[in-house]
Amino acid sequence: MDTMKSSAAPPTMQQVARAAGVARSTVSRAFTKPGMLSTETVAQIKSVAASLGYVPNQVARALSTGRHGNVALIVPDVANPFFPPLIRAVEAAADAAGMCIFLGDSDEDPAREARLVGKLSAQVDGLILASCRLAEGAIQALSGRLPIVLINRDVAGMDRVLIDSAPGVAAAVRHLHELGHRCVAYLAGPASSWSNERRRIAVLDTAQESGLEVIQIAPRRPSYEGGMAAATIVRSTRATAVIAFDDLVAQGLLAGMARMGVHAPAGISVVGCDDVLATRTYPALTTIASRPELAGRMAMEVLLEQLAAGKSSGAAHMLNTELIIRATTGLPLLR
Amino acid sequence: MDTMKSSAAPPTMQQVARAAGVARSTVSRAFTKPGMLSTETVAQIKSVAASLGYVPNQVARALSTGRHGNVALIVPDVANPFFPPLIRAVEAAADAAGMCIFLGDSDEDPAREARLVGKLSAQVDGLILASCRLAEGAIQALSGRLPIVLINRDVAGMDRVLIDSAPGVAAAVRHLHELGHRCVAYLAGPASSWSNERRRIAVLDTAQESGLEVIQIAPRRPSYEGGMAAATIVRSTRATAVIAFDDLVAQGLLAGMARMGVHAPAGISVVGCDDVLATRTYPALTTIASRPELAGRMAMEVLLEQLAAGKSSGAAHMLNTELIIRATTGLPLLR
DNA sequence: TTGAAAGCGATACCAC
DNA sequence: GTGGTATCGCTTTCAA
Repeated sequence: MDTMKSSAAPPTMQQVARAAGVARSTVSRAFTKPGMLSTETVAQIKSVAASLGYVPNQVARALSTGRHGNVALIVPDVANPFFPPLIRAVEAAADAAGMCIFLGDSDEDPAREARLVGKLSAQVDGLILASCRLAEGAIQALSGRLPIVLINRDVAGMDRVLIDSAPGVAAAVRHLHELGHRCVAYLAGPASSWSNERRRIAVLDTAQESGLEVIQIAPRRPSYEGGMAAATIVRSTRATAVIAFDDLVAQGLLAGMARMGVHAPAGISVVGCDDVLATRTYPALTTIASRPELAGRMAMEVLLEQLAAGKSSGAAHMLNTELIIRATTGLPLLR
Repeated sequence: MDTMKSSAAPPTMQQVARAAGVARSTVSRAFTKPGMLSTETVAQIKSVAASLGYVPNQVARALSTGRHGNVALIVPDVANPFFPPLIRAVEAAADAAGMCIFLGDSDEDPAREARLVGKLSAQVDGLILASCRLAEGAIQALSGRLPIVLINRDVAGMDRVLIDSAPGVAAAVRHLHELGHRCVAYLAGPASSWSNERRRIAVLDTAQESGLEVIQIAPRRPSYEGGMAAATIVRSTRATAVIAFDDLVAQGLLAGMARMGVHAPAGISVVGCDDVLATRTYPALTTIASRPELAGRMAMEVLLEQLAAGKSSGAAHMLNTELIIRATTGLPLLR
């Protein structure tokens, strides 16, 4: 078996120029400012280029222009079901704009996130930080060097898209209250998470309005396992309903409760967050829908605008949420 | 609010050289081959560099060396639960090796995949193509230009990591046979998928050994919805058990059957593939475990070896699968 | 409308 | 050990 790379180095602009009988600069223009050339020249060059399989070398271009045509997206956990749709949307939007994306997984670790940013920032035109765990000072320092868009992190003066859980959470609390619940638990997410704080406050505020008691519980990790492990704690409280930080935690809780013979909605009411599991839990999960794909697309759009404008608008872009009632919420069990 | 980027263009090697009173080449060596320089010179240059905040420009370096420190990972669908763990593993392994990853989503479209490869190939040292949908000729042409590792695509002579479903599928078929099933359906995946073909053949072969009848069904798409829609078809056959292309299809089938009042395992036995849903279906899904994270890690390792060796080993790296019996398989319902 | 030539910021080969 | 210089592939004045 021949394992040599067939000599064929990618064709360079020079070769296209020679084959087309024009100067390198002309080839360059054919790709970057076709308007400056005669229609025929452009057509001819493009066809020659295509037949040679020529693709402009982004790296060389970057060296000369300072623009890389890349953006980096950093998330805390690729495998958390909230992120794949978001990643997909960012990728699609970037691709549509002719850009490529670097993906970084910080694994919820600020130090790792900082390292990633360091390595990536020299190769990109901008950064999208989803659920950024960096200290606010670090973020601001960065924003002095590079266009940045934050997702679900609220730093005044910076471009950010925020999924505002408050409306959905408020609806959920009222929904539970109307069903007759008088004590609900909030199964929290990471303390450093803006979304978690936002949700926690919304639960507290709305509950107070309705005279509902709230018990706060902090699982070890915002995961299926964390939710499952929290079941015994939930069981030991007076809460007849639970609002979980996200769908994964809710699903774990459902499983943990079921293991103890407590089934939703009869034995306990459960509300998730994000709606990334659709009807795929059993029973189908009542949840607060977040539209991560929308957040991803918007973040990329905002970044492109920032790139075009040459400066940050510093605006917060709010995305709404809504309660989706499925089968895990019902009348409270009196105990 | 001040939105200006702080003017400071990053310092260049030239400036460091001037400030340190040495030549540019010396500065370069201080960073890349310190052994060639006197200890003092290196120390002095490094300190000057540090005080100026100098960081070597990766892009310029890449242009001149041809090594970028990046690899690209292309998948057909980021949101398919099989891929996030794989992506995560590739990212982690790349990071450990000091490399960054580009992520491309081909959206199952060969043309899009080709475009991505074109844009990316000039910025990376190598490519990992997961479930590649490109024509074999195109892949081979690429491998002449760039180190490549394939995942779940079998092209002779190329480095590839293959999750071999055959053992797991065989175990599943025997499991069903032992339970007393005599007719099973295979709910197929995309015809162009190597994994699907491999699974289909394994079902057929093992079934024949046991004298089991097989009915083949091709859903519209390998998705939850596709599985759900296939329920009515499954119901219309004599099959008392189903092996689905993947867990997502199996989960959809479970839901579709349940909607018709048929519940697993009493009314129908269902086996999934990949084990990416763990116990999160209801009932917990019997499935053939694939370890996508292992495939991702190994692909990156193989790529790094290929990079180090300067040539492809051309080897196929097989990953095993095993049957995990949970709650969706049981005795056949006689009808 | 097109061509020639000077960089962009590093590396690496060849001298000294 | 260190200094000069060609080179990587492309963009971008400046002339023609």
